[in-house]
Amino acid sequence: MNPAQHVDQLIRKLETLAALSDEEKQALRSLPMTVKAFGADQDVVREGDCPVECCLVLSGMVFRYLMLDDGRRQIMGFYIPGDIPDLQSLHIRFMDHSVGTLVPTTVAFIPHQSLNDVNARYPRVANALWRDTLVDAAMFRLWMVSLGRKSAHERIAHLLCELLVRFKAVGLAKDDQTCEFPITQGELGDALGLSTVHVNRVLQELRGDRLIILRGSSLHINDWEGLQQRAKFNPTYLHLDGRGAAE
Amino acid sequence: MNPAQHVDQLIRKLETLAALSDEEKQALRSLPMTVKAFGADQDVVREGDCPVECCLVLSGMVFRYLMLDDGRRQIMGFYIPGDIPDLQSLHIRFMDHSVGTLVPTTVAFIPHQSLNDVNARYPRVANALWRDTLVDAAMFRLWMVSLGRKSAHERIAHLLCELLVRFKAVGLAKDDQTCEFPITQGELGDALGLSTVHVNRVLQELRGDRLIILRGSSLHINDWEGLQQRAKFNPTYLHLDGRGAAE
DNA sequence: CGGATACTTGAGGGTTGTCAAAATATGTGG
DNA sequence: CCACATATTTTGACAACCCTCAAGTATCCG
Repeated sequence: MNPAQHVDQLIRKLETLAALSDEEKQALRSLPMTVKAFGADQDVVREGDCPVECCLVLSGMVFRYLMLDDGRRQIMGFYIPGDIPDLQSLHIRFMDHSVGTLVPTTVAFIPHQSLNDVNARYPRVANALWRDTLVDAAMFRLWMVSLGRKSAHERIAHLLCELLVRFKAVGLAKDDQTCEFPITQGELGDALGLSTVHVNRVLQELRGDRLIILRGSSLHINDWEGLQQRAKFNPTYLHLDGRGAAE
Repeated sequence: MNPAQHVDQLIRKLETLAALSDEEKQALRSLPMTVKAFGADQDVVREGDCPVECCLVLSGMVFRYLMLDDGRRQIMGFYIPGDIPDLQSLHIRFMDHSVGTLVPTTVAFIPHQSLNDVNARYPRVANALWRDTLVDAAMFRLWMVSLGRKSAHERIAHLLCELLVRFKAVGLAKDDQTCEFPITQGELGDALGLSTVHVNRVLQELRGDRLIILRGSSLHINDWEGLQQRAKFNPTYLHLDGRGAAE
């Protein structure tokens, strides 16, 4: 993979958020970046860090999480190629949580300085990045609804729906009903506020009802309508319409 | 209250996020705004709206919430004077949730257009506002940890700690241990993923242990250390250090 | 092939929810 | 300022969803 292809992941992602001119794309392509490969279960950024660069996911998959003193863990989001899970570090000095890999993952580190320079010169890029962090916040809010007010069935179904939609949005789904899913049941539990055991039982029901096929690290949604109903999933919150507010 | 005082609420809030020059403050002071008074339990912005202005809370208190079809409600945050709870609408066209009042509240509406103009001319103001939305997102993440992995006791204690700290940060606490708390037990439950009945039982325990005095609409924290321990509260996530990332 | 990780299953318990009703606080009009 | 309607808080009994513990099975990977 050469540098130009690296940044194409990002551009594809940002174009789901806002239109970009050729000049703006060129500016993004000229961003300096350092590529690093991580194994599975490694931290890319750690709570308490004071990052001077952002990490763009190139391949693989990462997640945000916070560990409590007693070992309880809450996962706050999963991130796929094209995502910048620590974009907030551009304006918030300290990491208040960590980012770790689910599977072997390659990441491009982009210096804050360079991003700030591009933002200063190209306000529409800055706005697109701002918008990205706002869509992230919208996902947090919907997860809050899941965690606070939905049953285990609804939560799990919702996460499955969200991930397929996001993979499809950046063209990384295998087909219309299938995407990668390298998430263990333990990790699912930590994301959804459930125990591993209960996640297991609910997944078996979803399988038994022929809504999904989840094997190895691949998710196939058999009955989209059915799963969406169980999740009460409405993709509006992902703001994939490609348009910011009135411009 | 005259217009100059209105915007001082905002300036005081933004100064907890970043330093502002006199010129920048002047630019904020010259923002046009329309003041409107709301009664209790009214919507300021509604899910599905496509706002063309942002709402700055001047007095009173509001909250974000999402209502599910079957009447379940999740509250996603409480907002006090100086906060702009729908700042994200500047870059996200549709409201994916509503903002409602807890008590009679006055709000200043600021046109997106004017905010965008100020942002274009004063990048540091734009960055401060971006930072505000990022701190909001940090609060969402911490609430996710509460909702997903903490007990009812911890959740409730955490929210009490958070609110007092935030009131103190903008100089609106009555004293070092006391602030307004116009939140019913039902609303607390909807914020914390608990039933009204359970909220009631837990509050009684916190009172019985002499940690808090909660009466009428006033919260007094008797034993900050004790409450903080129960909540496992660490205010770092509020990013009140007043500094953005390296500048 | 062997060890580690992940998944599955069962039994029993606990935190929290639901339902229902009483007690208290709040607010409003006369 | 009282009387009444309404909203909120409080209490009790019971149920449910989900957790914990524990053990066994499958799968992955070197």
